[in-house]
Amino acid sequence: MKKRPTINDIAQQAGVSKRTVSRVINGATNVNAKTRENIQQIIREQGFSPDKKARGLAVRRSYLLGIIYDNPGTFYIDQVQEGVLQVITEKGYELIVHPCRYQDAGFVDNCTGFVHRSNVDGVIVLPPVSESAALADAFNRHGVNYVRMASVALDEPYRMVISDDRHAVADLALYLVAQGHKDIAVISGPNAYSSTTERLEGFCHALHTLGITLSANRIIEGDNTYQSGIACGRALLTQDPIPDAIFANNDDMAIGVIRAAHDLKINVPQSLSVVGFDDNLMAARMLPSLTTIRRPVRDMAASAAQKLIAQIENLPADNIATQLVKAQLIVRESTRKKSDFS
Amino acid sequence: MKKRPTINDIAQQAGVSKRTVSRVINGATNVNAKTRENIQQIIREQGFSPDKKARGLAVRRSYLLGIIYDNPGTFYIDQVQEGVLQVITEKGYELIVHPCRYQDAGFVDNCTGFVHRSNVDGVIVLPPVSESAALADAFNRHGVNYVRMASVALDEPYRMVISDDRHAVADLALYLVAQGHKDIAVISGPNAYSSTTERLEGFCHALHTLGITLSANRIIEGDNTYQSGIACGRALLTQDPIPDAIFANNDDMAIGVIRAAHDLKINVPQSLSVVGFDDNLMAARMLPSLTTIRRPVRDMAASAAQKLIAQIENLPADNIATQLVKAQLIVRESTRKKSDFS
DNA sequence: TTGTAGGCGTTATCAT
DNA sequence: ATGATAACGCCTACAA
Repeated sequence: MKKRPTINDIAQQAGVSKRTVSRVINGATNVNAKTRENIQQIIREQGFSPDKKARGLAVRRSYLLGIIYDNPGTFYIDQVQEGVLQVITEKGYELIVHPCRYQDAGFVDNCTGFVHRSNVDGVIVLPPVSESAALADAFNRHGVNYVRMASVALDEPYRMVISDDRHAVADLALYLVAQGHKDIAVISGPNAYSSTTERLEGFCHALHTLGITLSANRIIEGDNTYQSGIACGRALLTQDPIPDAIFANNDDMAIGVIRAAHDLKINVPQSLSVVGFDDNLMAARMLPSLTTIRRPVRDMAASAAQKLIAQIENLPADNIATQLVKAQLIVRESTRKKSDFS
Repeated sequence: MKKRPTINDIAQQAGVSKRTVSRVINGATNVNAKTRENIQQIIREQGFSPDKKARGLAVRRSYLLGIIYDNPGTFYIDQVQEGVLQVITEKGYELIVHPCRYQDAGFVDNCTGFVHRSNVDGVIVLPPVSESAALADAFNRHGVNYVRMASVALDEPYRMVISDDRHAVADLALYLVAQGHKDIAVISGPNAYSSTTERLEGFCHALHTLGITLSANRIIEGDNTYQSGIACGRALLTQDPIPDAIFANNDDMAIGVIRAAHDLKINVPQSLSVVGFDDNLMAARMLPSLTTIRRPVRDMAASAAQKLIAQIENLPADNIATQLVKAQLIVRESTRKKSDFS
């Protein structure tokens, strides 16, 4: 790689000390307007930009941020990356990714290890890893800056960005009932996740206020995978009678349900409505396309990045209020409309 | 964040100079066995690991690698990250991601800018960005280390990892014909991509040797998006007669074709076989699941990482031979089998 | 408003 | 085999 100009080169060319150049770089006010102009000009000409390693060495900062996640689906991650990058690049940070298996034994050590080795200034933790209290504890002990994305307030506001799953599933309940569905089943996620609880409870509660109560055999626990969706779907669809509608805890499982229904020669949506959660890339392209709930992942990620940088730079955290963003119901082909009922 | 021990702390405790500690760290031979033992012991106790910024400053290296790509929607990227990470983390490198729009005007500058700002030691470029000669030129001019992943040899062997698309599509042609398909159409990708040429030519050539020649109206150019798949599919399926089979340049388009067929009440695979390319996450989950071609993306990414590190560290590039990995035909539900013909 | 000196943690040079 | 000492590029006291 070509050698880039250093602050010394600039200083020499400008005929000033590097301290002055440093001042210009960092926007200090106490620099003669003319000298500043001149220096900025030279900086532009030379295409100079301060070396992050060196600056980091001096300032004890790496200008590196990390995102930690376990497989929430590529679609999700890409959106997160986009949202994060947009915010951080203009502030001079770079993004390092750290996938991990948060079920594994050494997972907490793995993550703290990553943070130390890579020397990131802070990390954004995505669900479902974000729900790990153990990890948050470890980070706190080690004084690591972090922001968690989740669907419940698990931590102090300045470390959380929250999506209001509960509200969204209530909308969904309302919609299903309005379309004439009565016998509704749900495939929830792993009990350990608070997102699971939020969605399940939110959904059941909303149904309850609409006069519908789910019997125990209509609620079954999946593990958020496509395979699990098939299995749980089959379990539900071999009951007699079969339910009118199935709400799965995420799109992967919902698509599994559609597959299960197909294998059992059950028509979606004519004989069965299916709803997912996430609005992942597949949702719109599936046949039938999937009715689901979309979280503004990009925006959430962007606020997470902002909060993280605020921590790192000790900024006046005016946006310290818990970020609570609304999720949105997207109606597609996998749910039967009232007008379709016979 | 907690302050980590430095090389000075270790040196002091060991009662030696930091130069000696440095020697131990870097595995220099000329250190007394006993001193080495002792120092290593202390290093372990203290959980010391050298600071990358500082080392990088001294050695002019950041221990950061980048991956550059467009098309964040693909499932491709996640696999690439996995493959790359596995190789690089054990060598002490970290991974930075850089999505970009390679159709945009300033795209080359954007990428070189990224390389300089982030100070990565090298980058892996994914298709289709990897096919940009302009970018490769720029990288060469700037002396940037890079490795390109593509389906043709566009560059010197030590900068390329190649998947043998041509071979794979020949297998596909063979299979389709063997299953009794005669009137075959193809939706190719943008002409500008060499992957497009590889697949189109490879496919047509293979068909030709099997005694089948495609007429011009059976070949149409898409842009590799789902939407384009729908449009091209519709175009093909409103011809009279409609083709037996459609081979789309990638899975996204193939899934668009299935949608188009569905909208036109054409049954897949009974009346139409559809084949994609990539074996993305959707392929197996689609209804019907998609017959497609799978490249060993993870492995390709891993070799790319190895080659990149070899460049950076001036390693004896024994694995300098062009990496040519085979793609593989995956038969699923979207193609009609011979036994199904009436 | 500007400059000098020293330090951040590591490796490289050259002695010893 | 080991150790001073000087880089590496930048920043922050402290002076002038």
